[in-house]
Amino acid sequence: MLIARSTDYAVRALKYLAEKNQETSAAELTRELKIPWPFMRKIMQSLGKHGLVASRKGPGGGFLLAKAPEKIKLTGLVNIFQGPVCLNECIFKKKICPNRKTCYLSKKLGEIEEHAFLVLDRITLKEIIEGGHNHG
Amino acid sequence: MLIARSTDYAVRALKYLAEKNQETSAAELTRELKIPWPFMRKIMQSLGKHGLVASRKGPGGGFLLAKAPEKIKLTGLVNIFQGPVCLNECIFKKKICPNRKTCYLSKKLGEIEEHAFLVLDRITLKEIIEGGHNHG
DNA sequence: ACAAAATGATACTATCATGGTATCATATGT
DNA sequence: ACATATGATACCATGATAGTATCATTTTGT
Repeated sequence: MLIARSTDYAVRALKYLAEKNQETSAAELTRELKIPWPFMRKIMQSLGKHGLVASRKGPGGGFLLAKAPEKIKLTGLVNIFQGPVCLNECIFKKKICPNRKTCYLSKKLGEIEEHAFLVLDRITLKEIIEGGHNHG
Repeated sequence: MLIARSTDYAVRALKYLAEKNQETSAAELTRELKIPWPFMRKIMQSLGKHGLVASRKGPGGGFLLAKAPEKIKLTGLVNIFQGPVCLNECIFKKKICPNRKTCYLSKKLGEIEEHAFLVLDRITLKEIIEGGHNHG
């Protein structure tokens, strides 16, 4: 799959934060977005580590968007939760296929991967919010 | 991943059959392509069921390509071993996201999926063999 | 006829990525 | 101090894919 569940949840959480634009607890995110609590927490922690959200502990604490929505790219999120966009190389590893460079199939799959990357890389949180997004 | 191992193995086997153009046993395919014997057998059986190869039992028996290489599409193989090319719909199922039709993200992922499908659908065994294929 | 060599069918096991859970430590506001 | 929040981290569950094993059936050569 191109977008894993964790990435998807992250998008929803970030969208919620962007629209609310106030410090929001993981509990509220869980409640509103119907995402399992401990999983939500894990996701928010990842987002925090990567500087996408700021967090504050203690009562009344929670998360705030730490970057402008137009600066949050989908490829960035995919990278955090799934690693680099990869539709090709992973399977044709060393021993199995040493001829990747000259392989026709590999070239074609590379084309697809590149296209996928370019599309995803142009999508930002802003677009997702404004672009008729109806996500969840 | 776009192309699973089983699909990849199938491509190699079909390529071998096409180039040899003689009845070939699973044992020989296994030996030449370094694919695990029971797995190879399973793959060949699938190819047989779907009419891509003809088989003959008994000593000296084996497999023969049953369709012209230019009529064997990569999308066909993907379908057999992985099901329909799907980069999108699977994850956004019913309960999780009921708004697929109007969802911006879903639209974009659909674009990617369509492009991937079109590229794969234009690849035939013939192209793979002739197109500087160096696969394995 | 018979044995050996091949595939057909099918059920099983193993591995790994992903999704999801649980626990304890740490910080903060009242 | 205590309740409430996040930080860190280790663990478990599930499912898809890869791979194995077994037995039945067909065909060929002697």
